[in-house]
Amino acid sequence: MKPKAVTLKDVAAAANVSRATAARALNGYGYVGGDAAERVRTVARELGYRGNRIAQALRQGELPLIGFVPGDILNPFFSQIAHDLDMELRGSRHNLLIAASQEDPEQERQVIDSLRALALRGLIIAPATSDPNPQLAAMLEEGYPLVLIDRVPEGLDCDQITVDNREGARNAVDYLIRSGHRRIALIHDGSRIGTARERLAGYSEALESRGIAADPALIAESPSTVSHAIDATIRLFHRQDPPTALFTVDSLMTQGAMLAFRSLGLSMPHDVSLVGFDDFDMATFSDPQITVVSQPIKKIGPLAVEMIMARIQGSRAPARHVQFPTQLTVRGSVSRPRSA
Amino acid sequence: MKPKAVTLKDVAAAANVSRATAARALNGYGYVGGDAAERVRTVARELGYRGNRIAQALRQGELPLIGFVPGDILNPFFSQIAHDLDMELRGSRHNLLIAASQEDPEQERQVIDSLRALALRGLIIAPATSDPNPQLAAMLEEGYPLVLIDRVPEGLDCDQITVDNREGARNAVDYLIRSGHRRIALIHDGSRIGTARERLAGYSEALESRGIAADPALIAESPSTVSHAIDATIRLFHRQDPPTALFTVDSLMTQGAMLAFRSLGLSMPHDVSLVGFDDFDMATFSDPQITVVSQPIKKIGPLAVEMIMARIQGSRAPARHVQFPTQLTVRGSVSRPRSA
DNA sequence: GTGAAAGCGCTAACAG
DNA sequence: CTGTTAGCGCTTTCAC
Repeated sequence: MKPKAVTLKDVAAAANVSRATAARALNGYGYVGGDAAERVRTVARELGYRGNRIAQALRQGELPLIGFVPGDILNPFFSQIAHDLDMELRGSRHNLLIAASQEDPEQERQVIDSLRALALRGLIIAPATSDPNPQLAAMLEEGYPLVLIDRVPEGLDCDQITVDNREGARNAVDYLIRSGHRRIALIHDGSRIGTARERLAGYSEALESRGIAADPALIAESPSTVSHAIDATIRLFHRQDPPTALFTVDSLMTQGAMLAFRSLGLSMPHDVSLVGFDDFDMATFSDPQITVVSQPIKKIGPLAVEMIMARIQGSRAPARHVQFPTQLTVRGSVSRPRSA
Repeated sequence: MKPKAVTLKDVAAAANVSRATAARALNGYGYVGGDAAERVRTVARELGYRGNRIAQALRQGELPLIGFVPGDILNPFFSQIAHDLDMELRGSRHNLLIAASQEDPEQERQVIDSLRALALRGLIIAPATSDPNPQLAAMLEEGYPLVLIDRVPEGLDCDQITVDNREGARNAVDYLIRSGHRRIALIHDGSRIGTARERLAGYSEALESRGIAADPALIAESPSTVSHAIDATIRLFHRQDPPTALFTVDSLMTQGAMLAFRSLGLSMPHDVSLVGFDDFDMATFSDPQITVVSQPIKKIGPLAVEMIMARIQGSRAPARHVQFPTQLTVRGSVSRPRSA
């Protein structure tokens, strides 16, 4: 039923050479008679020989695989990166193994463990938290090829690619302030994820630098899903003295806010202004289109591959910390507050 | 620098037993003295022993990996499935390898080849075309665990999960006809992808069964991207006698149509009606919300895992062909034609 | 140039 | 219950 795969031995036998010679011919190294080489290659093709990477890996130590641990592949931010990694890696004849952490530190730990057992060549991770991470620290210590994206655990000097979350948030909020807003609400998803924390910091800085006192009642915390964000937005705007503008720290929350405004009968930008962190397709489909802080997301994947390949090839260079700037993409969801 | 990993041999030595005993203790099979077992486990933990799956795989033939070959991981349809596969597989202690075909048959061929070399346990594929596929046929012949989703090459009796594209399209178009439309346009992405072909067939059937002559000038072909769909829509509606309604065969095209209508100054559902195949987040964010043909997408991943696991466990049962029905999700993008 | 031989780390008979 | 042994398929010295 299952005709066992053709092995190097079969090819060698059929070509009347030793396994060693066959291997040399097929992989093109060492000395091989052009004559024998030719014969081996022909036979291999005829037999449909397809090297066994497992055996090669056992011999050489590693499989041509790179692992990717995103927070959640459903998040368009991560699926874009997964796509880019897949494409980019193909050029280096590697394959991509994806295992999401679901933004859960414990799951992340297990996932990384199970990936390590597979003897991958390296791992690209978006850590679920910015808490110190002994597991990653240990891997780094061992010289395991590791690249961190989007978020970084405290005190880990590792190759990493992030964006300037704090500045992005500061610009966004400052833009709202310059548009005349004073009561600016924020929805973030707790301080668990480092990026959210930085974006919150940027929000506070902007307010402070303009001499506006931050009102804790205008800061809501909510899990990063559309429906939770809807609830949070509604709570925020059901107050006596509702905010005139809202800043959301990720695209799922921005979408939640959009829906909440609709159900509240609040129209943008007339009744309320909105700026979201992270661009998303829908932002240009709505009316008005949404002003967002955009990140150069397409640069992340290719750069991550470049970094991990350098490590795999044995680079011992100091860790590279690349931080991309963000850009405020002004569209139509902000205007001067009605009452102002 | 790179402290070579602890092997079973190290553990066995430290615990004063043979490798066989150590293996038995660690993997919990065969007879092991509770005493020795205990010792081995302790030592293993202390040494930080972490089995080498590559070696196990070489021995047993396969890695605990399942490959997934989607058309394009950026497509939300596929990222949802990838997510579900990842989750589901975790329960069976397997990992997911993702390599997109980019909807390109040649790339698909190469990708499958490279995945096969990795001795995966099975492959879940969304074939790029519905043309007969000798490569997949050969794998099936060999008894290679294979599950096809979304699309199926002709003449391949393989485990598969599809949706009833033809009926979904027929219902959608019939709904437009019942709403009074006669000039109903269609945008599809060529007949390369089987699903598009079936949806086109459903469109024609609906028209025919209502005695409406299909007008070839109302059928546009366009690559499946938002921007191409915009162009196609504009071309379709720039005619003398423009259609009153449009049916799009996938969500990217639906989005393109929405944008095109906006730039043409056509407002839904007043000036034009729209129904798209495949639901998408944005469909409920726009104003009006878009009426779509929805597929039970969340059922696909779990079922695919169930199927592939059955094959991996050696099931020789006849191929299962599961076809899910679609459902017309009526929202606000359809009304009676203005002129009617 | 080419072959023989020695493993990579692990598992699975098979003896004891 | 436990140790010995024989490889899985491949690469890589090391002789010839």
